[in-house]
Amino acid sequence: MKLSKYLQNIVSFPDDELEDIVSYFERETVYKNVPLVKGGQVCSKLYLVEKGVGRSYYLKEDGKEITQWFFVEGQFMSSIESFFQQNPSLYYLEMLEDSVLYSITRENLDLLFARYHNMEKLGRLLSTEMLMRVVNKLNAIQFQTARERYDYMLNEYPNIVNRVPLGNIASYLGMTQETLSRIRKAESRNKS
Amino acid sequence: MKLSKYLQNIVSFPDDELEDIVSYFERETVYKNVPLVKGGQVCSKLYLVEKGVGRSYYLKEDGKEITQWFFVEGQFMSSIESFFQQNPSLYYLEMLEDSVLYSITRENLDLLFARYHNMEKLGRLLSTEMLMRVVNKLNAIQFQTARERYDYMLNEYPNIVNRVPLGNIASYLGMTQETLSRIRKAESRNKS
DNA sequence: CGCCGAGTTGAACTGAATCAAGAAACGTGG
DNA sequence: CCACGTTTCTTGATTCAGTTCAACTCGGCG
Repeated sequence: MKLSKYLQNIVSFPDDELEDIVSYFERETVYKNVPLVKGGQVCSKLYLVEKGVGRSYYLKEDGKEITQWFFVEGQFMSSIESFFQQNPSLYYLEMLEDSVLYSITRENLDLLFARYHNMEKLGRLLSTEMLMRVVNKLNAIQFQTARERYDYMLNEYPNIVNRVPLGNIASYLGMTQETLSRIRKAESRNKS
Repeated sequence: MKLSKYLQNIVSFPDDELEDIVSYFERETVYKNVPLVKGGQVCSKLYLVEKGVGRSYYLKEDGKEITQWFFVEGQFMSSIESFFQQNPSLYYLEMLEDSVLYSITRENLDLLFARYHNMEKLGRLLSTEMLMRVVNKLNAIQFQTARERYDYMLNEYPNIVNRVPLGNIASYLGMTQETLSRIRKAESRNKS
């Protein structure tokens, strides 16, 4: 889907604004498992996923990767804290498939926020939407058992299961890979 | 602190805008343990705490109260999901002390968002700030032990410990009251 | 003085983590 | 297209942090 369509779906921009806004984005092809941002770097760009799946993760002291978020087609992707506060990122950002992204720098985004009231609104809406997603995940993690969390995930990211490694999903859900494997097994037994 | 000061600290408004904006807020006195919003109702107002502490919580099937957030002086308070999406709230909202709040309705807020670019910016910034807070809490809950979560809390809400019942804090941190009690005991032993 | 809610302590239990092996699937080069 | 090594996934046995349940302490207040 085209970038302008994605934006129009959130806020309806006059054509001239939209054209100007779109001109500040770049279209990039990014390959599987190549880090877009590494831990410790400042994340200077916001991405929109046109095609592919990405994730953000951080490295624990013991070297284990913990997935924080997945980003699928149509979602904005970034190391949120780092991008908004312009401090070093705790997270790595990478795509799990060869992908196509639109990107915009923080400076240009700020410029567009200042230039267009509509753009500021888009920023507010995106930020609110992300807020809702985080709150939902928090509720899932805080109050649900491992099994319920898996169901939450199936709902939040339908069929991502087939696109990303099990271990990534497990750490996203705050459980070990072994536990997730057992849950799945039980789940499939229930269905058949 | 005055409402206009709180707003100015976030975005600098011209005097005339600020005056108009402030006129849409009401100042209310709210008493301890009286629900502002009940589960199932739509939360129609956003509050700013001038004086007092509030919390949002939800009732589990078994009747137990789980605290979702605390709100202290200078923070905006609401049943976020309900307020932004205007659907029935999962959460109850109440103050834990007799308090003074400023409130604005969703309609008036939308009106101000549309009227002033600056106000839209304020909305975006608040939303981003809240997003950061939720992400932090999520990280604490997902990756830290009960003891570490307690430290996170002391940092996030300094000295709230003396203002709210232990059970509320425990459920906020995703642990039982007994566990929190034991952690505290160990903590105080370490210090002395 | 005795009740009541808030907090503490103890003992048994449990869901999920950890540790340790295997089995399956995957891709790369011959 | 197959053989090989690597990564991903499954399974089992053991351990542990935190829950649950139940009794007890403490301070305030009628």
